Amino acid sequence: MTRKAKQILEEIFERLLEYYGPQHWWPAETALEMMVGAVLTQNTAWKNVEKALANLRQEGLLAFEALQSLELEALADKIRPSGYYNLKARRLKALLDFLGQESPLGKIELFKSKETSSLRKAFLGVWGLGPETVDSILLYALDRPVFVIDQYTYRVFLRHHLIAEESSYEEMQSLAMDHLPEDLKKYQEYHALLVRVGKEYCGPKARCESCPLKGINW
DNA sequence: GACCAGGCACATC
DNA sequence: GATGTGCATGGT
Repeated sequence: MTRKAKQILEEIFERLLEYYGPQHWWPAETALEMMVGAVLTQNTAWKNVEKALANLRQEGLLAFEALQSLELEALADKIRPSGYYNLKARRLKALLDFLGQESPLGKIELFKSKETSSLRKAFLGVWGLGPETVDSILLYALDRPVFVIDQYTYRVFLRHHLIAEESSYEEMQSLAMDHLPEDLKKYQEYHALLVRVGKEYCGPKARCESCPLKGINW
């Protein structure tokens, strides 16, 4: 199985990259902006997140100190388009508090010296940040080779019999990371591609017949 | 108007 | 440990 899993994972990646090309995902200006986006996109379409981010950017609020000093209610109001705005405002505040206590003024560069596994644990300790949000932050904001699992990844992996229906987050992540070389750029691209193909072909209205992954371990 | 979207914490059994 | 529920807007 392990040998086969490796081949399937590689073939999925190759086909997606050839079909779609590089995704240039999350072209955020700063690491902080990516972290904010990671929280705002929880169970939410990215289009709505963009509106919320635009609201913040427009007023120069995509900066640590600006966000930190913003009232909870004001923050909630700005991010309203992304949904769950009261909840997410509190989660953002929890994230900012964490960043602030880890390094003065939330200087994210200071995280660069930390080991990935301990950094992951630390972020997971923040209220409102679960495995997917944390791994997205690690992969896209902090440049750590961590494989992100989301609903689309789950569906695609399940469709191609790489996992069981009841698989846990950690199991799916291990499957990917145990069989793929540790490669930051590849992990970033792979996740983006999975989201793309998941949206277009593996969602509620699946279009398996014309899917670029058709035939792989069907 | 129903259904969905790049989750997570918490209550209850 | 498994299962259910609240959180909320905007697009299809």
